[in-house]
Amino acid sequence: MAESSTTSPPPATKSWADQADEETIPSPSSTAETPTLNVDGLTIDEDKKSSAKFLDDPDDSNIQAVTSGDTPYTSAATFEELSLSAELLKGLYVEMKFQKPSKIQAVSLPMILNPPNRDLIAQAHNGSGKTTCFVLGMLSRVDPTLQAPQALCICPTRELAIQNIEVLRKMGKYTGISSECAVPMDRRDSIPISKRSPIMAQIVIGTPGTIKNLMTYKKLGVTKLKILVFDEADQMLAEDGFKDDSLRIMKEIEKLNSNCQVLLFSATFNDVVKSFVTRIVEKKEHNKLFVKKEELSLDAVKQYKVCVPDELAKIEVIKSYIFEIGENVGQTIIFVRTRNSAKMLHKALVDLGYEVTSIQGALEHDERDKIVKEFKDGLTQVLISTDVLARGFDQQQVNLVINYDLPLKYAAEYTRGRELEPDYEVYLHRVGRAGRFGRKGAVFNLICDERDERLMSKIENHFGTHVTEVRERSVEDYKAALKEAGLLI
DNA sequence: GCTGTGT
Repeated sequence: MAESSTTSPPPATKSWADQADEETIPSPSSTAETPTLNVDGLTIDEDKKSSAKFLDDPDDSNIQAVTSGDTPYTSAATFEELSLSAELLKGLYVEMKFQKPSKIQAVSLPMILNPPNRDLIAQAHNGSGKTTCFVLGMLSRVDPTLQAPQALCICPTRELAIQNIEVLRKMGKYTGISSECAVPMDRRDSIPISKRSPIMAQIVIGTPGTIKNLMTYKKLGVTKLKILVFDEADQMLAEDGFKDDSLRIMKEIEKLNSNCQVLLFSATFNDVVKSFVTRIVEKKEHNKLFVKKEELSLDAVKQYKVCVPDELAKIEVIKSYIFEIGENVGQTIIFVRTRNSAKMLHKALVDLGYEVTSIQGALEHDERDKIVKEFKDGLTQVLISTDVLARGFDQQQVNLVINYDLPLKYAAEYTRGRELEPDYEVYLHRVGRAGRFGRKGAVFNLICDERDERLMSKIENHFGTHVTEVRERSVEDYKAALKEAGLLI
């Protein structure tokens, strides 16, 4: 196909080429083949004049784009510019109630949808609408007349896979496109994989183990796949994460299908994962969208720390202060480091008469589903969770996050005789559960010894932010904190 | 530590 056919209609907004003329970031990788473009300020002019802000468009996002080849990409100011089907547009407007693309959507969707449909690594802030990017990508690249798996998305947890398929079904409601969620089933009603029928659904979203299994048993054909998505891609490709599974799935698909577009999406890519991820797609021409790490910490979420003498005092702080004031500010997630602390804290708070629920990976699958559903339906106000919900979990009513424990990095490279490091990525993802789509939010970090202090200050240094200390003397102090965060008047 | 299969 001629290269000219890849060009979009006359640009209604500034094109990538225009931007390149204005400001080109010098970079070692910036060659003729890989122009580096600073796309900050890609927002449409009308937008800047208008005081009305779109909730899904955090205004300070500074996305750095590196495009491969000379294909010009024009940021999409409207969904109409993306040549989507009428059925898909109806889903976006009627079901999703979207008005226009958020910044990451405006920039990434033309790259995803337009030939030559290059591979893409995309980083964007928590709650900025990444899911819409790849869900829309999958829905619009599928041939509705072909009844076979054409799009595959792999996620780190069953909760995320379920959430993503729900978004996909809502957005694709009028398209008639079929989908299947491939996650582990309950032991009771699961049939042996060898006896199940092959997957016919056009879009499949699932977790690594189940996907790998389906492929091993030839129940998931990949020859018709046009698009392969890794959600939370940094975790999916981390040594400590799902690297082996992900690479095996990728290689298996490559072997049978040379024409499959790969999309890697996450809010975080640490340097180690970033260089590895880049090497994966380096063979082919690909596009990259990255955000500076200083730009990542959500300004919308106010961060606090509370210093207490011991573990018992943490429960006291939650009980006497946070629950006293938290009720009026929406839902709360309390993150803990271990399954056992989830259980213990749950019991302690229930014994004190509070209505809380908890979730962790050791629970039965249907129990996990039930607890998430109750929380999403607003039937429960406070949810205790391990990092099973740290990433991607989207519940817009969550305004308060409590870090009962700070997240730790356990990778061998960090633990060998070295001081413990915080897991910066997990911290950012946890905080990102509050303040969805630019809403206000607050996080309270419960600190109880010198180790915690060091972890906390490392986190502050890493993100270049100040975490204000709250003196645990009175409810008034906490109220003031929430007022400052914009959660109380 | 946490997450991710099914036999």
